[in-house]
Amino acid sequence: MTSSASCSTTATGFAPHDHAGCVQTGLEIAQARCAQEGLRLTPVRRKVLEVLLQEHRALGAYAILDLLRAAGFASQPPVAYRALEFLTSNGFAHKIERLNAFVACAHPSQEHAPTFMICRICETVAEAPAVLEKTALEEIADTAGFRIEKAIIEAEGICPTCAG
Amino acid sequence: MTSSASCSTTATGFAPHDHAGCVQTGLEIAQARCAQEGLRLTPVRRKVLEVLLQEHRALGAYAILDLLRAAGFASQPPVAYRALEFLTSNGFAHKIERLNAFVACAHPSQEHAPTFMICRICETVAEAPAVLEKTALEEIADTAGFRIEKAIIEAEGICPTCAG
DNA sequence: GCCATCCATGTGATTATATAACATTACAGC
DNA sequence: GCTGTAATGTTATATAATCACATGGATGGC
Repeated sequence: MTSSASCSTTATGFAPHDHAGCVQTGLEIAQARCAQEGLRLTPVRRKVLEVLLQEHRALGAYAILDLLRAAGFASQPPVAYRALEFLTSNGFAHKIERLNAFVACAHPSQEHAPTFMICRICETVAEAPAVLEKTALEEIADTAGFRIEKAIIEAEGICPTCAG
Repeated sequence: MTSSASCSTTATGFAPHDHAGCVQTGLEIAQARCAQEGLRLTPVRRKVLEVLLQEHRALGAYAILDLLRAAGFASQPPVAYRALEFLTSNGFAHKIERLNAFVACAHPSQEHAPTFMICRICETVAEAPAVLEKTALEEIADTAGFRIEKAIIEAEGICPTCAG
């Protein structure tokens, strides 16, 4: 639940890492990209990204809303959904369809079709670093004459921590 | 909207096909497999599968509920959700997480991690016949020490009909 | 500076999706 | 027929997401 507890995992895998650092750098990368592309990382948007980086797992919109409220922001659903819309459409966060929840993007700098691994025990979500399937998937699509614009790949199972 | 309109596409691709036949055979396959495995294809479950085969696209639970009501069945949400739970957990139907909707399975006889192609214009959903990505996906999972139990692959884009 | 415009936010209400909880009924095995 | 289990009926509620409309705040032209 707390950020320190979730520090035992990383969004790019299930290994320990320096969490305080990744929140910090995550925000910095976002800030830099927004400045560069003329996007506005407003206080609410920044705060939502911060809590996603902080918590380091998939958060529902209403959980985010609670955290916003606690931080003194407005707390009606559209507030969270708008910020999430901004973050997801610009690649700073992703929606996990399977959970109706959101995570900070682990590779905000590169264009990618993310692959997620969701532990059904601890609900930790890891974002795979590579996009290996894309070719195979596109082969199928080509055969069918289908043009892929966005692909969702979500694997559910058991993470190393819960398995051990 | 009507079943005849959706007949122009097929769940295993986007090509025309004999729709009346595929509803018929879909029901028969389900019936046979249930008899074989001791599963009970009760009237409600059968009806839900029938409307999914009939409509031949992703249907929301409440749309299914409307069709159940029209057919003289009970129409409270749990009725539909229970039938869908039965159908999905036994591989007769799939949930499209991206749409919060359900489709009849196009390959009910074989175990498979389905791959879907969703047209964002006409909302037609095609189920890819192959599972080519599984190896690549499992490679990633193995590297992370993650054990996959279920994988969701949903591609969104433009179908051949809408592109042409 | 001032206005016009656009984008973002505030807020209340509503819609859509899904499940909890508990009573009742059908059905298979003995 | 009795009994345990699975399936259904029904009410209420939880959870997720959007609509609609008012307000505020930055930016650019003049």
